[in-house]
Amino acid sequence: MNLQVPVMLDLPHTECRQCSIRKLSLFQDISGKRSDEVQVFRSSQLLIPVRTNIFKEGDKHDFVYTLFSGWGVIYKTVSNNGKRQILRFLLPGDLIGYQTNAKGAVVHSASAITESVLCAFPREKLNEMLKANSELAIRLVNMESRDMSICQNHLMAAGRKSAKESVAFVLLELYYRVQLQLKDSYDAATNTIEFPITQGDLGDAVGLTNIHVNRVIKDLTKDKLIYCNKKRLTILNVEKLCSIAEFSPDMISSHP
Amino acid sequence: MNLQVPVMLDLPHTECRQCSIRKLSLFQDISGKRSDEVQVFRSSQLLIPVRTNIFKEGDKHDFVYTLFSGWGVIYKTVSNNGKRQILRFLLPGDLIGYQTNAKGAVVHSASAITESVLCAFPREKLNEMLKANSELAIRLVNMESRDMSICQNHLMAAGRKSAKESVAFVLLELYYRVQLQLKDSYDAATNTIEFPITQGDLGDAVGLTNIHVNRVIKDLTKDKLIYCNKKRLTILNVEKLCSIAEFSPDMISSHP
DNA sequence: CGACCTTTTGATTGGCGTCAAAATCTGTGG
DNA sequence: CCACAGATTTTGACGCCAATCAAAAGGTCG
Repeated sequence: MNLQVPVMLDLPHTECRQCSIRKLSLFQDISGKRSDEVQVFRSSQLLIPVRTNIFKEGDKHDFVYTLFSGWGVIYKTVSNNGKRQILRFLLPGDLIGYQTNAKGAVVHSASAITESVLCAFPREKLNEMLKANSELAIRLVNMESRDMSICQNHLMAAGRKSAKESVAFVLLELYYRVQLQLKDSYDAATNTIEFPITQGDLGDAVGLTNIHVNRVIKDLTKDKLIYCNKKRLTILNVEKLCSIAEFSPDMISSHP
Repeated sequence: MNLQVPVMLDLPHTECRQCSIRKLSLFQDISGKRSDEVQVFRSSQLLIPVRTNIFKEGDKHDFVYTLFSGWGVIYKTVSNNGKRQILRFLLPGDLIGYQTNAKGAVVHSASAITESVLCAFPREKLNEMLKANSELAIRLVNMESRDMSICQNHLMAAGRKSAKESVAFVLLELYYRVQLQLKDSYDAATNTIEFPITQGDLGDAVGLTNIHVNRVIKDLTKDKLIYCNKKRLTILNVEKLCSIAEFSPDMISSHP
């Protein structure tokens, strides 16, 4: 539960570049800018071990991060009862820690699910860049807009959907997001993705206990809709699962 | 449930101007721009009657709106069971209908709770302005950031808080937002706001039935924490209610 | 191999939903 | 100003989905 001090990495420069040209990244293909320019602003890469915190709600950070590799979550904790609410799963390309309150403190915690690599940017530099480059600012608006959709869909699930519908929804959301943001983990031939998420994580995302998530997953498996094993998830019947979850793939694509 | 065709208003120009200089509005105090310039982009004002839809999920709209006066909501409906999830309450100054999916369709419905006046802007013009004026784009990022916080807090309530905690939270959120965005409806002497929200609305915001919301409100009233009557809400014990809800006023102020 | 985490299963409980109906409020038209 | 219809609030009885409690079984990693 204590803040993990990230370890500096010494990645080769080629890998750094991949970071800034990744599909959904903030800095991808900014017109009139070589990605070399972006390099100037990136201070460092950080390696975050499995299941350790990146920052905690209330911290003040001079840096924002993009997730280069790995899975993560942002979440909040109810201090009354210690329960955790996952706000969003993080996949490569996602921006982390930009959102702050009026006092400049981050409004939620973040942690790595798998071992992850972050790219760190000074917050101040990013704000300068946004001011100087409206295209970048618009990109940020669009990324936030997509993240807002994800959050709204989780709210919909937690508030008004049954356990089965909610779990099916999150599974599909991650299934399609992996296709967009982590292609290497997706096997189109078998409809399978790598899936390092525990059932407890899934419950924390839609407001259920790990135990009840387990029962739901058992049911979905029995109905031959999914198959889940060894940190891999297979969707056996995409169409039917989408129907149960009221999910559609264009729920997670960002607007133009 | 059918789309209401809004009625054109012929507000005097002075009132139009109020719209663009309102506290949290997108167009407030853009440096180097007179609000006169903003006027050029606003096409019209619309009057929306009580409890009628502004647009529905899936619609394609060439306009975005700011709420000039009145209360509204954005929401989604579960088609399985007809249940409604309110995503956010709308107060004067709020931007409506900017968020769309990859196909350009709005991702949620919007409706007026009280009679409301909207200012309409052509979406295309707004996008041009954003590109030309990074300050405006940054303002939009910050507004989205605040809206994201609100959504995350509702998710937290629906997913991991008890009915009492959730209801207390929404009441406080609205109490403080009215202070920021609708000062005329706030009476500091008595800690009272005008409150045109039904108990059903409150339930739809945090995932409860109107009946259970009623029981909770009865309890909170019995404990002398609130008093609710005639479309007015009084917070009798702000501190204790904040403690129950785990609410803090800076949860709803936007970041700098 | 052993400690710990995650998954799985069963029994029991309880918070909130559902159903039903009365009471109250609100707006509308005569 | 009153009457009436519809919406909202209130109350009570009952039921169920998911939480809680408990514990075994299986996986993972040092």
